[in-house]
Amino acid sequence: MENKQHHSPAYRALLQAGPRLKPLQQVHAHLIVSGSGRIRSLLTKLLSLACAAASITYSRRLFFAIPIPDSFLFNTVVVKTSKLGFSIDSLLFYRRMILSNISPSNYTLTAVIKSCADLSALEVGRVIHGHVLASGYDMDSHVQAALVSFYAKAGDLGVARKVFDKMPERTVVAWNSMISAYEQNGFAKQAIGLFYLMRDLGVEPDSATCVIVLAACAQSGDIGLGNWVHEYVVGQDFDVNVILGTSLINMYARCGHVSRAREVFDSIMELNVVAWTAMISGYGMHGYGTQAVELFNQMRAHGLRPNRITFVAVLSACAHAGLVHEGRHVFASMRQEYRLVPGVEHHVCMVDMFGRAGLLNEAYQFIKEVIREKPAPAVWTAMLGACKMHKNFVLGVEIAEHLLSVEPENPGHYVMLSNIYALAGRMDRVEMVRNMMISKSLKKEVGYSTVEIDQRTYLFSMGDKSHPETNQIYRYLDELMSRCREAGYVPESESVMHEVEEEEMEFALRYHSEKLAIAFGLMKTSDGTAIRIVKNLRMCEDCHSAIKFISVVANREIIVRDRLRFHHFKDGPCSCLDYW
DNA sequence: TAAGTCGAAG
Repeated sequence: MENKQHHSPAYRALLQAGPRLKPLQQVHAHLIVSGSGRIRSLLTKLLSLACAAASITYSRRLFFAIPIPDSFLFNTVVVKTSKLGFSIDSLLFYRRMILSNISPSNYTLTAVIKSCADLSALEVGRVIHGHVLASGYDMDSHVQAALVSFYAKAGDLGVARKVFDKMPERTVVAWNSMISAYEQNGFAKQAIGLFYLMRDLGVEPDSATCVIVLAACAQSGDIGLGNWVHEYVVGQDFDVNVILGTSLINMYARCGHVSRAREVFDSIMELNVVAWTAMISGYGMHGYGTQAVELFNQMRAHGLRPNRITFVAVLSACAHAGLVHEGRHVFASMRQEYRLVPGVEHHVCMVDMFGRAGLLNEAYQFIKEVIREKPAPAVWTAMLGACKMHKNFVLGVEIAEHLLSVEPENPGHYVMLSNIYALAGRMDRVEMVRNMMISKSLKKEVGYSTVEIDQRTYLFSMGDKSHPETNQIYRYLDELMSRCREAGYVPESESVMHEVEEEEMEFALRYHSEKLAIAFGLMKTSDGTAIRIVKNLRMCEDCHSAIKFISVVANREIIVRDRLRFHHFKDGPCSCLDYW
Protein backbone atom coordinates (compact mmCIF):
# COMPACT_ATOMS: atom_id res chain seq x y z
CA MET A 1 0.00 0.00 0.00
CA GLU A 2 2.51 2.57 -1.16
CA ASN A 3 1.72 6.17 -1.55
CA LYS A 4 2.22 6.23 -5.29
CA GLN A 5 -0.34 3.46 -5.60
CA HIS A 6 -2.88 5.78 -4.01
CA HIS A 7 -2.42 7.98 -6.95
CA SER A 8 -2.71 5.21 -9.49
CA PRO A 9 -5.40 5.70 -12.13
CA ALA A 10 -7.33 2.69 -10.78
CA TYR A 11 -7.38 4.10 -7.26
CA ARG A 12 -8.50 7.47 -8.54
CA ALA A 13 -11.26 5.80 -10.51
CA LEU A 14 -12.47 4.19 -7.30
CA LEU A 15 -12.47 7.50 -5.47
CA GLN A 16 -14.37 9.06 -8.30
CA ALA A 17 -16.98 6.30 -8.23
CA GLY A 18 -17.58 7.00 -4.54
CA PRO A 19 -20.09 5.09 -2.45
CA ARG A 20 -22.36 4.31 -5.39
CA LEU A 21 -23.03 0.74 -6.40
CA LYS A 22 -23.24 0.98 -10.20
CA PRO A 23 -20.10 3.09 -10.75
CA LEU A 24 -18.21 0.87 -8.30
CA GLN A 25 -19.15 -2.25 -10.20
CA GLN A 26 -18.03 -0.61 -13.44
CA VAL A 27 -14.64 0.20 -11.97
CA HIS A 28 -14.46 -3.32 -10.55
CA ALA A 29 -15.07 -4.81 -13.99
CA HIS A 30 -12.40 -2.57 -15.39
CA LEU A 31 -9.93 -3.71 -12.70
CA ILE A 32 -10.52 -7.35 -13.59
CA VAL A 33 -10.13 -6.76 -17.30
CA SER A 34 -6.94 -4.75 -16.87
CA GLY A 35 -5.43 -7.46 -14.66
CA SER A 36 -5.34 -5.51 -11.41
CA GLY A 37 -8.33 -7.31 -9.93
CA ARG A 38 -6.22 -8.95 -7.22
CA ILE A 39 -4.38 -5.97 -5.84
CA ARG A 40 -5.12 -5.93 -2.13
CA SER A 41 -5.15 -2.16 -1.61
CA LEU A 42 -7.57 -1.62 -4.47
CA LEU A 43 -9.86 -4.39 -3.29
CA THR A 44 -9.84 -2.98 0.22
CA LYS A 45 -10.82 0.45 -1.00
CA LEU A 46 -13.47 -1.10 -3.21
CA LEU A 47 -14.92 -3.08 -0.35
CA SER A 48 -14.95 -0.09 1.94
CA LEU A 49 -16.85 1.92 -0.66
CA ALA A 50 -19.25 -0.95 -1.35
CA CYS A 51 -20.06 -1.05 2.35
CA ALA A 52 -20.55 2.70 2.37
CA ALA A 53 -22.91 2.27 -0.58
CA ALA A 54 -25.01 0.10 1.75
CA SER A 55 -24.94 -2.82 -0.65
CA ILE A 56 -24.60 -5.76 1.67
CA THR A 57 -24.84 -8.45 -1.02
CA TYR A 58 -22.09 -6.98 -3.14
CA SER A 59 -19.90 -6.34 -0.09
CA ARG A 60 -20.31 -9.93 1.03
CA ARG A 61 -19.38 -11.23 -2.42
CA LEU A 62 -16.32 -9.01 -2.56
CA PHE A 63 -15.18 -10.03 0.90
CA PHE A 64 -15.43 -13.75 0.27
CA ALA A 65 -13.50 -13.39 -2.96
CA ILE A 66 -10.47 -12.15 -1.03
CA PRO A 67 -8.29 -15.14 -0.04
CA ILE A 68 -6.83 -14.22 3.33
CA PRO A 69 -8.43 -11.06 4.70
CA ASP A 70 -6.15 -8.99 6.91
CA SER A 71 -7.15 -7.20 10.07
CA PHE A 72 -7.93 -3.95 8.32
CA LEU A 73 -10.30 -5.68 5.94
CA PHE A 74 -12.06 -7.40 8.80
CA ASN A 75 -12.33 -4.16 10.68
CA THR A 76 -13.76 -2.34 7.70
CA VAL A 77 -16.41 -4.90 7.09
CA VAL A 78 -17.42 -5.32 10.74
CA VAL A 79 -17.58 -1.60 11.41
CA LYS A 80 -19.44 -0.65 8.24
CA THR A 81 -22.03 -3.43 8.41
CA SER A 82 -22.75 -2.59 12.02
CA LYS A 83 -23.15 1.07 11.21
CA LEU A 84 -25.54 0.30 8.36
CA GLY A 85 -27.71 -1.82 10.60
CA PHE A 86 -26.71 -5.19 9.14
CA SER A 87 -26.15 -6.38 12.67
CA ILE A 88 -26.18 -10.10 12.03
CA ASP A 89 -23.71 -9.77 9.16
CA SER A 90 -21.43 -7.73 11.34
CA LEU A 91 -21.50 -10.41 14.04
CA LEU A 92 -20.81 -13.13 11.47
CA PHE A 93 -17.81 -11.24 10.10
CA TYR A 94 -16.63 -10.70 13.66
CA ARG A 95 -16.85 -14.42 14.41
CA ARG A 96 -14.89 -15.18 11.28
CA MET A 97 -12.30 -12.63 12.40
CA ILE A 98 -11.90 -14.30 15.78
CA LEU A 99 -11.70 -17.73 14.16
CA SER A 100 -8.97 -16.41 11.86
CA ASN A 101 -7.01 -15.49 14.98
CA ILE A 102 -7.07 -11.79 14.25
CA SER A 103 -7.40 -9.65 17.36
CA PRO A 104 -10.24 -7.15 17.33
CA SER A 105 -9.36 -3.50 17.87
CA ASN A 106 -11.32 -1.08 20.03
CA TYR A 107 -13.04 0.03 16.84
CA THR A 108 -14.15 -3.51 16.03
CA LEU A 109 -15.38 -4.02 19.56
CA THR A 110 -17.50 -0.87 19.72
CA ALA A 111 -19.06 -1.86 16.41
CA VAL A 112 -20.04 -5.40 17.43
CA ILE A 113 -21.29 -4.22 20.80
CA LYS A 114 -23.55 -1.81 18.95
CA SER A 115 -24.75 -4.71 16.76
CA CYS A 116 -25.61 -6.69 19.88
CA ALA A 117 -27.45 -3.66 21.24
CA ASP A 118 -29.48 -3.36 18.04
CA LEU A 119 -30.35 -7.06 18.27
CA SER A 120 -30.87 -7.01 22.06
CA ALA A 121 -28.58 -10.03 21.98
CA LEU A 122 -27.72 -10.24 25.67
CA GLU A 123 -25.82 -13.54 25.60
CA VAL A 124 -23.66 -12.72 22.58
CA GLY A 125 -23.00 -9.30 24.06
CA ARG A 126 -21.82 -10.82 27.31
CA VAL A 127 -19.36 -12.99 25.42
CA ILE A 128 -18.05 -9.93 23.60
CA HIS A 129 -17.78 -8.09 26.91
CA GLY A 130 -15.47 -10.99 27.83
CA HIS A 131 -13.39 -10.27 24.72
CA VAL A 132 -13.23 -6.62 25.78
CA LEU A 133 -11.78 -7.58 29.14
CA ALA A 134 -9.36 -10.07 27.56
CA SER A 135 -8.16 -7.59 24.97
CA GLY A 136 -7.53 -4.87 27.53
CA TYR A 137 -9.82 -2.37 25.83
CA ASP A 138 -12.07 -2.17 28.87
CA MET A 139 -10.84 1.31 29.67
CA ASP A 140 -11.53 2.70 26.20
CA SER A 141 -14.20 5.36 26.54
CA HIS A 142 -15.92 4.49 23.27
CA VAL A 143 -16.09 0.81 24.19
CA GLN A 144 -17.47 1.67 27.62
CA ALA A 145 -20.16 3.96 26.26
CA ALA A 146 -21.18 1.26 23.80
CA LEU A 147 -21.36 -1.29 26.61
CA VAL A 148 -23.57 0.99 28.71
CA SER A 149 -26.09 1.40 25.94
CA PHE A 150 -25.87 -2.28 25.00
CA TYR A 151 -26.78 -3.43 28.53
CA ALA A 152 -29.54 -0.84 28.67
CA LYS A 153 -31.08 -2.01 25.40
CA ALA A 154 -30.69 -5.67 26.28
CA GLY A 155 -32.56 -4.95 29.51
CA ASP A 156 -29.84 -5.14 32.15
CA LEU A 157 -29.85 -1.68 33.67
CA GLY A 158 -27.88 -2.83 36.69
CA VAL A 159 -24.83 -3.88 34.68
CA ALA A 160 -25.18 -0.78 32.51
CA ARG A 161 -24.88 1.35 35.64
CA LYS A 162 -21.98 -0.73 36.90
CA VAL A 163 -20.00 -0.14 33.71
CA PHE A 164 -20.90 3.56 33.85
CA ASP A 165 -19.82 3.90 37.48
CA LYS A 166 -16.48 2.31 36.73
CA MET A 167 -15.61 4.76 33.98
CA PRO A 168 -12.64 6.86 35.10
CA GLU A 169 -13.77 9.84 33.09
CA ARG A 170 -17.15 10.27 31.52
CA THR A 171 -17.58 12.03 28.24
CA VAL A 172 -20.88 13.65 27.39
CA VAL A 173 -21.65 10.60 25.24
CA ALA A 174 -21.22 8.31 28.24
CA TRP A 175 -23.66 10.45 30.22
CA ASN A 176 -26.06 10.38 27.31
CA SER A 177 -25.85 6.60 27.15
CA MET A 178 -26.66 6.20 30.82
CA ILE A 179 -29.42 8.83 30.91
CA SER A 180 -30.96 7.24 27.85
CA ALA A 181 -30.66 3.83 29.51
CA TYR A 182 -33.01 4.98 32.27
CA GLU A 183 -35.34 6.76 29.89
CA GLN A 184 -35.69 3.79 27.54
CA ASN A 185 -36.50 1.46 30.39
CA GLY A 186 -39.26 3.71 31.70
CA PHE A 187 -37.33 5.33 34.54
CA ALA A 188 -37.84 8.94 33.52
CA LYS A 189 -37.32 10.28 37.02
CA GLN A 190 -33.94 8.58 37.35
CA ALA A 191 -32.98 9.82 33.89
CA ILE A 192 -33.78 13.38 34.92
CA GLY A 193 -31.95 12.93 38.22
CA LEU A 194 -28.83 11.79 36.40
CA PHE A 195 -29.14 14.73 34.03
CA TYR A 196 -29.11 17.14 36.99
CA LEU A 197 -26.06 15.34 38.39
CA MET A 198 -24.30 15.69 35.07
CA ARG A 199 -24.99 19.43 35.05
CA ASP A 200 -23.81 19.74 38.67
CA LEU A 201 -20.53 18.14 37.66
CA GLY A 202 -20.13 20.76 34.96
CA VAL A 203 -20.63 18.58 31.90
CA GLU A 204 -22.23 20.55 29.08
CA PRO A 205 -25.25 18.87 27.50
CA ASP A 206 -25.12 18.47 23.73
CA SER A 207 -28.02 18.13 21.34
CA ALA A 208 -28.27 14.34 21.90
CA THR A 209 -28.60 15.02 25.65
CA CYS A 210 -31.48 17.35 24.84
CA VAL A 211 -33.24 14.73 22.74
CA ILE A 212 -32.94 12.17 25.53
CA VAL A 213 -33.97 14.51 28.33
CA LEU A 214 -36.95 15.75 26.31
CA ALA A 215 -38.11 12.15 25.99
CA ALA A 216 -37.84 11.81 29.77
CA CYS A 217 -39.82 15.04 30.23
CA ALA A 218 -42.50 13.73 27.86
CA GLN A 219 -42.67 10.49 29.80
CA SER A 220 -43.03 12.09 33.20
CA GLY A 221 -44.92 15.20 32.15
CA ASP A 222 -42.14 17.49 33.38
CA ILE A 223 -43.01 20.66 31.48
CA GLY A 224 -40.72 22.76 33.69
CA LEU A 225 -37.58 20.96 32.60
CA GLY A 226 -39.00 20.60 29.09
CA ASN A 227 -39.25 24.37 28.76
CA TRP A 228 -35.76 24.74 30.16
CA VAL A 229 -34.32 22.36 27.59
CA HIS A 230 -36.08 24.23 24.79
CA GLU A 231 -34.58 27.51 26.01
CA TYR A 232 -31.18 25.86 26.32
CA VAL A 233 -31.43 24.59 22.74
CA VAL A 234 -32.20 28.10 21.53
CA GLY A 235 -29.52 29.65 23.76
CA GLN A 236 -26.85 27.25 22.56
CA ASP A 237 -27.95 27.85 18.99
CA PHE A 238 -28.30 24.12 18.40
CA ASP A 239 -29.65 23.26 14.99
CA VAL A 240 -33.29 22.30 15.53
CA ASN A 241 -33.20 19.51 12.99
CA VAL A 242 -36.03 17.09 12.50
CA ILE A 243 -34.88 14.82 15.33
CA LEU A 244 -34.59 17.53 17.96
CA GLY A 245 -37.74 19.15 16.60
CA THR A 246 -39.72 15.93 16.88
CA SER A 247 -38.53 15.48 20.45
CA LEU A 248 -39.84 18.97 21.23
CA ILE A 249 -43.18 18.25 19.55
CA ASN A 250 -43.54 15.06 21.52
CA MET A 251 -42.56 16.73 24.79
CA TYR A 252 -44.99 19.64 24.38
CA ALA A 253 -47.85 17.41 23.25
CA ARG A 254 -47.38 14.96 26.09
CA CYS A 255 -47.02 17.76 28.63
CA GLY A 256 -50.33 19.24 27.55
CA HIS A 257 -49.20 22.11 25.29
CA VAL A 258 -50.51 21.14 21.87
CA SER A 259 -50.26 24.66 20.51
CA ARG A 260 -46.56 24.89 21.42
CA ALA A 261 -46.08 21.51 19.76
CA ARG A 262 -47.70 22.90 16.65
CA GLU A 263 -45.44 25.97 16.68
CA VAL A 264 -42.38 23.75 16.72
CA PHE A 265 -43.89 21.57 14.02
CA ASP A 266 -44.43 24.60 11.79
CA SER A 267 -40.84 25.72 12.32
CA ILE A 268 -39.19 22.50 11.17
CA MET A 269 -37.65 22.79 7.74
CA GLU A 270 -37.41 19.19 6.65
CA LEU A 271 -40.43 17.42 8.02
CA ASN A 272 -40.39 13.65 7.74
CA VAL A 273 -43.00 10.98 8.47
CA VAL A 274 -41.91 10.72 12.08
CA ALA A 275 -42.46 14.42 12.73
CA TRP A 276 -45.87 14.39 11.05
CA THR A 277 -46.82 11.28 13.01
CA ALA A 278 -45.73 12.86 16.30
CA MET A 279 -47.91 15.89 15.63
CA ILE A 280 -50.89 13.78 14.52
CA SER A 281 -50.63 11.66 17.62
CA GLY A 282 -50.31 14.81 19.74
CA TYR A 283 -53.65 16.04 18.41
CA GLY A 284 -55.13 12.59 18.90
CA MET A 285 -54.22 12.28 22.55
CA HIS A 286 -55.87 15.62 23.26
CA GLY A 287 -59.06 14.58 21.53
CA TYR A 288 -58.53 16.88 18.53
CA GLY A 289 -59.58 14.22 16.04
CA THR A 290 -60.52 16.62 13.28
CA GLN A 291 -57.13 18.32 13.38
CA ALA A 292 -55.41 14.93 13.39
CA VAL A 293 -57.28 13.79 10.29
CA GLU A 294 -56.71 17.13 8.61
CA LEU A 295 -52.97 16.95 9.26
CA PHE A 296 -52.93 13.38 7.99
CA ASN A 297 -54.48 14.55 4.73
CA GLN A 298 -52.00 17.42 4.45
CA MET A 299 -49.18 14.99 4.96
CA ARG A 300 -50.44 12.86 2.10
CA ALA A 301 -50.86 15.95 -0.04
CA HIS A 302 -47.18 16.68 0.60
CA GLY A 303 -46.40 13.31 -0.95
CA LEU A 304 -45.22 11.64 2.23
CA ARG A 305 -46.03 8.00 2.75
CA PRO A 306 -47.67 7.22 6.10
CA ASN A 307 -46.33 4.14 7.87
CA ARG A 308 -47.99 1.70 10.24
CA ILE A 309 -47.40 3.96 13.20
CA THR A 310 -48.93 6.94 11.41
CA PHE A 311 -52.05 4.84 10.91
CA VAL A 312 -52.15 3.90 14.57
CA ALA A 313 -51.97 7.61 15.42
CA VAL A 314 -54.77 8.64 13.03
CA LEU A 315 -57.03 5.73 13.88
CA SER A 316 -56.67 6.18 17.59
CA ALA A 317 -57.34 9.91 17.12
CA CYS A 318 -60.58 8.98 15.34
CA ALA A 319 -61.45 6.54 18.11
CA HIS A 320 -60.92 9.14 20.82
CA ALA A 321 -62.98 11.77 19.01
CA GLY A 322 -65.85 9.61 17.82
CA LEU A 323 -64.94 10.09 14.15
CA VAL A 324 -66.27 6.75 12.97
CA HIS A 325 -66.84 7.72 9.37
CA GLU A 326 -63.35 9.17 8.97
CA GLY A 327 -61.79 6.22 10.75
CA ARG A 328 -63.43 3.76 8.40
CA HIS A 329 -62.16 5.72 5.45
CA VAL A 330 -58.61 5.92 6.78
CA PHE A 331 -58.59 2.21 7.56
CA ALA A 332 -59.71 1.36 4.04
CA SER A 333 -57.00 3.58 2.54
CA MET A 334 -54.35 1.63 4.38
CA ARG A 335 -54.69 -1.32 2.03
CA GLN A 336 -56.08 0.40 -1.01
CA GLU A 337 -53.70 3.31 -1.31
CA TYR A 338 -50.63 2.17 0.55
CA ARG A 339 -50.71 -1.61 0.28
CA LEU A 340 -50.15 -1.86 4.02
CA VAL A 341 -51.60 -4.92 5.71
CA PRO A 342 -53.38 -3.83 8.90
CA GLY A 343 -51.94 -5.44 12.01
CA VAL A 344 -53.32 -6.18 15.44
CA GLU A 345 -52.67 -2.63 16.57
CA HIS A 346 -54.88 -1.23 13.80
CA HIS A 347 -57.61 -3.75 14.47
CA VAL A 348 -57.54 -2.72 18.11
CA CYS A 349 -58.01 0.93 17.11
CA MET A 350 -61.01 0.06 14.95
CA VAL A 351 -62.74 -2.07 17.57
CA ASP A 352 -62.00 0.63 20.12
CA MET A 353 -63.43 3.26 17.81
CA PHE A 354 -66.69 1.40 17.20
CA GLY A 355 -66.87 0.43 20.83
CA ARG A 356 -66.46 3.92 22.26
CA ALA A 357 -69.09 5.18 19.85
CA GLY A 358 -71.50 2.62 21.22
CA LEU A 359 -71.57 0.66 17.96
CA LEU A 360 -71.07 -2.69 19.66
CA ASN A 361 -72.55 -4.62 16.78
CA GLU A 362 -70.21 -3.00 14.28
CA ALA A 363 -67.29 -3.74 16.57
CA TYR A 364 -68.30 -7.37 16.88
CA GLN A 365 -68.91 -7.65 13.16
CA PHE A 366 -65.52 -6.13 12.47
CA ILE A 367 -63.90 -8.79 14.60
CA LYS A 368 -65.81 -11.59 12.91
CA GLU A 369 -65.56 -10.40 9.33
CA VAL A 370 -62.57 -8.16 8.82
CA ILE A 371 -60.07 -9.94 10.98
CA ARG A 372 -59.54 -13.16 9.14
CA GLU A 373 -57.27 -15.09 11.45
CA LYS A 374 -57.98 -15.73 15.12
CA PRO A 375 -58.35 -12.32 16.78
CA ALA A 376 -55.50 -11.42 19.12
CA PRO A 377 -56.25 -11.02 22.85
CA ALA A 378 -55.69 -7.26 22.49
CA VAL A 379 -58.63 -7.08 20.07
CA TRP A 380 -60.89 -8.87 22.52
CA THR A 381 -59.65 -6.58 25.27
CA ALA A 382 -60.79 -3.57 23.26
CA MET A 383 -64.15 -5.22 22.69
CA LEU A 384 -64.38 -5.94 26.39
CA GLY A 385 -63.74 -2.29 27.20
CA ALA A 386 -66.63 -1.39 24.94
CA CYS A 387 -68.91 -3.89 26.68
CA LYS A 388 -68.01 -2.42 30.03
CA MET A 389 -68.48 1.15 28.88
CA HIS A 390 -71.89 0.42 27.38
CA LYS A 391 -72.91 -2.06 30.03
CA ASN A 392 -73.34 -5.13 27.89
CA PHE A 393 -72.82 -7.63 30.68
CA VAL A 394 -73.65 -10.84 28.84
CA LEU A 395 -71.19 -10.35 26.01
CA GLY A 396 -68.69 -8.76 28.40
CA VAL A 397 -68.61 -11.74 30.72
CA GLU A 398 -68.30 -14.11 27.76
CA ILE A 399 -65.31 -12.22 26.36
CA ALA A 400 -63.63 -11.79 29.73
CA GLU A 401 -63.87 -15.52 30.40
CA HIS A 402 -62.46 -16.26 26.98
CA LEU A 403 -59.57 -13.89 27.66
CA LEU A 404 -58.90 -15.51 31.01
CA SER A 405 -58.67 -18.90 29.35
CA VAL A 406 -56.13 -17.62 26.78
CA GLU A 407 -54.12 -15.38 29.07
CA PRO A 408 -54.60 -16.66 32.61
CA GLU A 409 -51.61 -14.68 33.89
CA ASN A 410 -52.82 -11.25 32.80
CA PRO A 411 -54.14 -9.40 35.87
CA GLY A 412 -55.92 -6.86 33.66
CA HIS A 413 -58.44 -9.46 32.51
CA TYR A 414 -59.38 -10.38 36.08
CA VAL A 415 -59.84 -6.73 36.88
CA MET A 416 -62.11 -6.24 33.89
CA LEU A 417 -64.17 -9.32 34.66
CA SER A 418 -64.52 -8.25 38.25
CA ASN A 419 -65.57 -4.76 37.21
CA ILE A 420 -68.20 -6.10 34.87
CA TYR A 421 -69.61 -8.28 37.61
CA ALA A 422 -69.61 -5.28 39.91
CA LEU A 423 -71.51 -3.25 37.34
CA ALA A 424 -74.04 -6.02 37.01
CA GLY A 425 -74.40 -6.08 40.77
CA ARG A 426 -73.02 -9.60 41.08
CA MET A 427 -70.93 -8.95 44.17
CA ASP A 428 -70.58 -12.68 44.85
CA ARG A 429 -68.78 -13.05 41.52
CA VAL A 430 -66.63 -10.00 42.20
CA GLU A 431 -65.44 -11.69 45.35
CA MET A 432 -64.75 -14.89 43.46
CA VAL A 433 -62.64 -13.23 40.80
CA ARG A 434 -60.68 -11.36 43.45
CA ASN A 435 -59.94 -14.58 45.24
CA MET A 436 -58.76 -16.10 41.97
CA MET A 437 -56.34 -13.22 41.60
CA ILE A 438 -55.08 -13.57 45.12
CA SER A 439 -54.62 -17.32 44.81
CA LYS A 440 -52.61 -16.80 41.65
CA SER A 441 -50.80 -13.99 43.43
CA LEU A 442 -51.40 -11.66 40.50
CA LYS A 443 -51.06 -7.99 41.23
CA LYS A 444 -52.48 -5.14 39.29
CA GLU A 445 -50.01 -2.45 38.47
CA VAL A 446 -49.99 0.13 41.24
CA GLY A 447 -51.57 3.37 40.19
CA TYR A 448 -50.09 6.73 41.00
CA SER A 449 -50.58 10.36 40.05
CA THR A 450 -48.23 13.28 40.12
CA VAL A 451 -48.94 16.97 40.38
CA GLU A 452 -46.48 19.77 39.74
CA ILE A 453 -46.45 22.77 42.03
CA ASP A 454 -43.79 25.49 41.82
CA GLN A 455 -41.48 23.35 39.69
CA ARG A 456 -41.68 20.49 42.16
CA THR A 457 -43.42 17.20 41.47
CA TYR A 458 -45.43 15.46 44.15
CA LEU A 459 -46.40 11.82 43.85
CA PHE A 460 -49.53 10.24 45.30
CA SER A 461 -50.68 6.65 45.28
CA MET A 462 -54.04 5.25 46.32
CA GLY A 463 -54.77 5.79 49.99
CA ASP A 464 -51.33 7.39 50.29
CA LYS A 465 -50.47 8.56 53.81
CA SER A 466 -46.80 9.25 53.34
CA HIS A 467 -47.16 12.96 52.78
CA PRO A 468 -46.43 15.16 55.83
CA GLU A 469 -49.68 17.04 55.31
CA THR A 470 -51.72 13.86 54.91
CA ASN A 471 -54.40 14.84 57.40
CA GLN A 472 -55.04 18.23 55.87
CA ILE A 473 -55.16 16.70 52.38
CA TYR A 474 -57.70 14.06 53.37
CA ARG A 475 -59.81 16.57 55.23
CA TYR A 476 -59.72 18.94 52.28
CA LEU A 477 -60.66 16.12 49.90
CA ASP A 478 -63.55 14.96 52.07
CA GLU A 479 -64.89 18.47 52.24
CA LEU A 480 -64.44 18.88 48.48
CA MET A 481 -66.30 15.66 47.74
CA SER A 482 -69.19 16.60 49.96
CA ARG A 483 -69.52 19.86 48.07
CA CYS A 484 -69.52 17.80 44.87
CA ARG A 485 -72.27 15.60 46.22
CA GLU A 486 -74.32 18.69 47.00
CA ALA A 487 -73.82 19.71 43.38
CA GLY A 488 -75.18 16.38 42.18
CA TYR A 489 -72.21 14.02 42.09
CA VAL A 490 -73.12 10.41 42.78
CA PRO A 491 -70.20 8.10 43.59
CA GLU A 492 -70.16 5.00 41.45
CA SER A 493 -69.44 1.63 42.90
CA GLU A 494 -67.91 0.23 39.72
CA SER A 495 -64.28 0.12 38.70
CA VAL A 496 -63.34 -0.55 42.26
CA MET A 497 -60.60 -2.89 41.20
CA HIS A 498 -58.99 -0.15 39.19
CA GLU A 499 -56.10 0.24 41.54
CA VAL A 500 -57.08 -1.63 44.59
CA GLU A 501 -56.57 -5.09 45.89
CA GLU A 502 -57.62 -5.36 49.46
CA GLU A 503 -58.86 -2.00 50.55
CA GLU A 504 -62.45 -1.38 51.21
CA MET A 505 -64.44 -0.31 48.23
CA GLU A 506 -65.57 3.07 49.39
CA PHE A 507 -62.24 4.00 50.85
CA ALA A 508 -60.64 2.99 47.59
CA LEU A 509 -62.95 5.06 45.48
CA ARG A 510 -62.69 8.11 47.63
CA TYR A 511 -58.94 8.16 47.76
CA HIS A 512 -57.81 7.28 44.26
CA SER A 513 -54.42 8.84 43.64
CA GLU A 514 -55.66 11.46 41.17
CA LYS A 515 -58.17 12.80 43.71
CA LEU A 516 -55.42 13.14 46.32
CA ALA A 517 -53.16 14.87 43.83
CA ILE A 518 -55.91 17.27 42.79
CA ALA A 519 -56.81 18.05 46.40
CA PHE A 520 -53.18 18.83 47.14
CA GLY A 521 -52.88 20.92 43.99
CA LEU A 522 -55.96 22.95 44.91
CA MET A 523 -54.65 23.50 48.43
CA LYS A 524 -51.28 24.70 47.28
CA THR A 525 -52.07 26.94 44.34
CA SER A 526 -54.09 30.09 44.01
CA ASP A 527 -57.36 30.66 42.17
CA GLY A 528 -57.07 30.64 38.43
CA THR A 529 -54.08 28.30 38.30
CA ALA A 530 -54.74 25.20 36.25
CA ILE A 531 -54.03 21.89 37.98
CA ARG A 532 -51.96 19.45 35.94
CA ILE A 533 -51.99 15.78 36.82
CA VAL A 534 -50.09 12.89 35.25
CA LYS A 535 -51.41 9.43 35.97
CA ASN A 536 -49.76 6.16 35.00
CA LEU A 537 -52.99 4.20 34.52
CA ARG A 538 -56.29 5.08 32.96
CA MET A 539 -58.69 7.07 35.04
CA CYS A 540 -61.71 5.22 36.33
CA GLU A 541 -65.19 6.42 35.52
CA ASP A 542 -65.87 7.54 39.05
CA CYS A 543 -62.84 9.82 39.14
CA HIS A 544 -63.71 11.12 35.70
CA SER A 545 -67.16 12.05 36.87
CA ALA A 546 -65.90 13.41 40.20
CA ILE A 547 -63.34 15.68 38.53
CA LYS A 548 -66.05 17.23 36.36
CA PHE A 549 -67.78 18.30 39.57
CA ILE A 550 -64.55 19.40 41.19
CA SER A 551 -63.82 21.67 38.23
CA VAL A 552 -67.15 23.38 38.97
CA VAL A 553 -67.18 23.61 42.77
CA ALA A 554 -63.52 24.65 42.96
CA ASN A 555 -63.82 26.76 39.82
CA ARG A 556 -60.55 25.45 38.40
CA GLU A 557 -59.30 24.06 35.14
CA ILE A 558 -57.97 20.56 35.70
CA ILE A 559 -55.83 18.77 33.14
CA VAL A 560 -55.20 15.07 33.59
CA ARG A 561 -52.94 12.99 31.41
CA ASP A 562 -53.77 9.33 31.88
CA ARG A 563 -52.11 6.36 30.25
CA LEU A 564 -53.82 6.99 26.94
CA ARG A 565 -54.73 10.62 26.55
CA PHE A 566 -55.46 14.04 28.00
CA HIS A 567 -58.60 15.17 29.78
CA HIS A 568 -59.19 18.91 30.10
CA PHE A 569 -61.89 19.60 32.67
CA LYS A 570 -63.36 23.06 32.63
CA ASP A 571 -66.61 24.26 34.21
CA GLY A 572 -67.94 20.71 34.23
CA PRO A 573 -67.48 18.96 30.91
CA CYS A 574 -64.29 17.17 29.85
CA SER A 575 -62.56 17.68 26.53
CA CYS A 576 -62.81 13.96 25.84
CA LEU A 577 -66.59 14.34 25.54
CA ASP A 578 -66.69 11.10 27.48
CA TYR A 579 -65.00 9.30 24.60
CA TRP A 580 -62.24 7.92 26.66
C1' DT B 1 -8.22 4.10 8.61
C1' DA B 2 -12.62 3.96 10.97
C1' DA B 3 -16.17 4.59 16.61
C1' DG B 4 -19.70 5.21 21.26
C1' DT B 5 -25.12 8.61 22.67
C1' DC B 6 -30.69 10.63 20.32
C1' DG B 7 -36.88 10.73 17.33
C1' DA B 8 -43.03 8.75 16.31
C1' DA B 9 -47.72 4.48 18.97
C1' DG B 10 -48.97 0.77 22.41
